[in-house]
Amino acid sequence: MIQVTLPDGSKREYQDGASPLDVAESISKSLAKKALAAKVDGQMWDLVRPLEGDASVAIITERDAEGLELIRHDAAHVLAQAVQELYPDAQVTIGPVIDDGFYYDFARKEPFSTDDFDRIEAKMREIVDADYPIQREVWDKDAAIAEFKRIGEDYKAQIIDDIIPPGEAITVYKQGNWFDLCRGPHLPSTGKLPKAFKLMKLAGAYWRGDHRNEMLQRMYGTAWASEKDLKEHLTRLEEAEKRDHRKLGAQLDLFHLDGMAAAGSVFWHPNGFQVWRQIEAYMRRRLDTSGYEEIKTPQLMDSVQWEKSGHWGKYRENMFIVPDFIPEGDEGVEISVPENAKLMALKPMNCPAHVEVFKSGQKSYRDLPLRLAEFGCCHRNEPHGAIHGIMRVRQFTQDDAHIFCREDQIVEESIQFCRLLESVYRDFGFEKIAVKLSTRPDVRAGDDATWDRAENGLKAAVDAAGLPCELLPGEGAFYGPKLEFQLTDAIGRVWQCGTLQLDYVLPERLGAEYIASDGSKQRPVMLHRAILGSMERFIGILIEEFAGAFPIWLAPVQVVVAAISDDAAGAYAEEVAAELRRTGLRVEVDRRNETINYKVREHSLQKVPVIAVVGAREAEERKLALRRLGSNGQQVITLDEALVSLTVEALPPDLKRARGS
RNA sequence: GCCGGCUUAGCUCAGCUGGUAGAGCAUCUGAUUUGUAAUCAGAGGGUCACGGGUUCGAGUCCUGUAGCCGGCACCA
Repeated sequence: MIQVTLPDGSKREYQDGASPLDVAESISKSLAKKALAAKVDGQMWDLVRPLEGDASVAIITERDAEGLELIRHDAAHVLAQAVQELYPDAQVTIGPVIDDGFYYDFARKEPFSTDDFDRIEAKMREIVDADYPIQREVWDKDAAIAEFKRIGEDYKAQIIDDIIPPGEAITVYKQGNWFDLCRGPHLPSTGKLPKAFKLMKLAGAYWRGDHRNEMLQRMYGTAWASEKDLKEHLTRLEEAEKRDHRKLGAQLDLFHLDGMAAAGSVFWHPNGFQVWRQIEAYMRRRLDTSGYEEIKTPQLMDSVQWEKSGHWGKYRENMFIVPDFIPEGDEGVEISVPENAKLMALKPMNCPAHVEVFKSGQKSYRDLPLRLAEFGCCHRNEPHGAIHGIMRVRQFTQDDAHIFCREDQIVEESIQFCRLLESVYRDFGFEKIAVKLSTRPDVRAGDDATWDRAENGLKAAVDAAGLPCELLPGEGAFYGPKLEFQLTDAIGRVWQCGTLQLDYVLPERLGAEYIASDGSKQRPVMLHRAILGSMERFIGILIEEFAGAFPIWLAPVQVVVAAISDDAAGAYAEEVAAELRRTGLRVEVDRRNETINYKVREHSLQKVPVIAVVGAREAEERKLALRRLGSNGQQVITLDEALVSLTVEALPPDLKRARGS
């Protein structure tokens, strides 16, 4: 007999060899029917796999997070089986569970097409209907390799060979006459898989994630416990697509991109640049009140400078190189660069230039910490496949700053930075911030004591700002640990925005030093830091976050004064707009010969926060009928009242705080 | 950079098995002067991404290039 402890703490006895399914059946028929797998002493366990002694057992159903994971994992297996039945020349590789679904990587000469999806999904349903029992088997490693090789599954054989330690057994799961290497667990049979799955997209992916390896074909799918969940997920995707910053950028006339004219660079239109200006002005105020000094450094610097900084060697392939010469000849004559022409490069980052500013003149310990900030326009020749809307571009402007300080000032500076960053993100409406702390890599500069201090300092800083933090061991740069602050776009892609990096190396390379209190020359430590990351990326994320409906302080146009008819209220509309503009509001007038319905609709679609409708009545009484975006009520107030309330309402968050309101 | 897909009017798209381009919105013009999410009518607008080829004939077929999209790799 074995004793089983249930999640509620109660204990029951079973025959030796009893499985979690027996346990479920003894509790209730419906639980046995809903059961997908079990957790045995905290470990995932197949439903029909016999228990190996006394244990605590929890039955997993589709309601549990683990249940959904099982469903997705099984969906991946069923997909693989379906594909191999339809396309015997396809080899299987791996098929893990991911957010919202799963994927499976296949090796096959012939490319798959999304047109194949219907067929494959139909086959998957057939496999579910067939209700094959899914059976766990334990195989000897060498025998498994031989068997997978025999059936032509070279990738599987390689996985087993590489991943499983010699002598260790592996588990194989069989469903029908198909089987796969798998740690498990799985559902008891394919019939338990809800048919709420759908193949989503095809993509290329390198074997084992290494670009030197061959490319496999990855099929992405989504799978859910019910049709309803699936449908909701698809609806969410559709909604997210509408928030795509590229789509909204065009609709709201914020910017455009032209891959022919300037691949990976943004043409900002008046509306989009107005948002930019507001953000930049806000950041300037925050920096000015946080002890930073703003500078402006050259766009082009001589290659010698980049050699000194070390970028010329390793980073060169990402830099735009500009030969320093005057081309000869007329139009039509091919330009040839003289062999002796000096080379310059557009800056891919601002740090070397900031060190130059630090180095000009003598610096004393009294000058530290010196915080040099720049809205620095950088160019990086990114791999073409990496460019994405305005999130990943080749020309971008960082809200960059470098803090030069003594080592004993690192912690305090880091704490101040994290607090500032947290407050800035909050002002933009971001509450959830993902923070990653990347610690010392295997190959690194500096001694362990220094790394200890640096890493602990960063951790203390994150804690002081009250931010949760995830560790990425070994992911730091060779010159120091770093903090990365990440925000998520509309469809769940994560983008790095803020960063804080400790650097002992660059000041050394470029020979930065200050005079210490004892008169000796000392090396400053350098903190690379950005809050928004890049203006482009941050605005892209803001667009998606707000679905284009910016808060009023950021909105390109804050108020539209719409006249019901030009004859009755056109002149008054102009007067109102002039008054509002005098207070600093960004106002447009709509006197067009259109119905008020049309105007309200159009400005609503343009996400203007406030529409001030004026007709004969308002003109007569010197009032405004205000309509807020997202509500269809009206607020009729006097022009004088509106001047006060709108001005306050449109204040940026930092200025609102400063007013103490 | 790699794999796959896509590229037709300013935008969103249609164009069957090859027979010399079409809709809606937008724009312009005219009428209408309007009370909170589309007033009516008319007009203009395209080297069908670019280059080569097959064909009597190519938006449609083949091929090269570029860009974009989805992933992968990259993001020191």
